[in-house]
Amino acid sequence: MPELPEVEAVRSSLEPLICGQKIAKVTVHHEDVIAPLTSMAFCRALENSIISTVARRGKYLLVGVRDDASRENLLMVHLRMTGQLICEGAERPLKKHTHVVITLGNGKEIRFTDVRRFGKMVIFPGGDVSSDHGLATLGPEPLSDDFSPAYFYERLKNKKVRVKAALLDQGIVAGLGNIYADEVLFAAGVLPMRVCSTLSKAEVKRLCQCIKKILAEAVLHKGTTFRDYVDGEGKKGGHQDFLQVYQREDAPCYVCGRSIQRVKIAGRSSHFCSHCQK
DNA sequence: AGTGCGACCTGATCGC
DNA sequence: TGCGATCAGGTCGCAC
Repeated sequence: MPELPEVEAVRSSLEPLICGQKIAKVTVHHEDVIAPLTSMAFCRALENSIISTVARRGKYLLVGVRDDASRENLLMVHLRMTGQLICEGAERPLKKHTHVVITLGNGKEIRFTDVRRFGKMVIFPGGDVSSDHGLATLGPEPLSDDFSPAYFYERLKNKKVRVKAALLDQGIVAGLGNIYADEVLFAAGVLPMRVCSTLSKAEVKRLCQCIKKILAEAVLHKGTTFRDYVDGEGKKGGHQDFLQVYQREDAPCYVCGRSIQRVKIAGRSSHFCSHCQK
């Protein structure tokens, strides 16, 4: 499931392949993923533009596109759970569930594929993302200095939700999903069901440091491929070999040997070691 | 206001 | 073997 490291791997792999390319043609096979625009409006907004930048905010991929009037617009792509954005030769067969194809000036194609159609592509004219609630209220980038122990403690100290839910809250910190939230809690030695307001300053500082450490490692490994995830060249990630708790229910904890447990918190399965996490 | 939870969607897997 | 139920999870929208 694409979280920050996976989206960063897509971004960094796509950037050299598509930056500077002209968008020659856009084909929409399924209008769901470009809502609320119609296919015609979506294609018209992108065709003849030049791809100028490939950036990322949290789990959002932000492709800068300059139209023929030199206006800088933004194409946002959110992969949600099963989305893939791959640049490949037009001669390669189209995968099942390919919903949008962007043909570039060099003949290659950017293909948006998503089995479950949760993913979205949205155009923001002039790059103004304020109309998108999720993007407009996104918390700080976890790998930047804006995300500090002091900031994190301020956001958590009065919260009554369980810490697992807070880690998944994109308005507090951007980019964590279910896999890395569980891994961060294990690394920090904090149980996922702890209520945020009961966390000490030291625990919040550890959580902050572990978020940075785990995400940075996963970025280096080019993400975690559990099932569907691939980068912009169709390659799998390597971080799945380093997971400590996610999807390891009943398997022995690598630190203490006791069984990893699983419970539902905030509607999501949470994996933890009841001995190593307090 | 803050919090919790179902809906969205389809494929894989499980149990009978 | 086959069929239905359940689960996976990021974000939105609604209910309390």
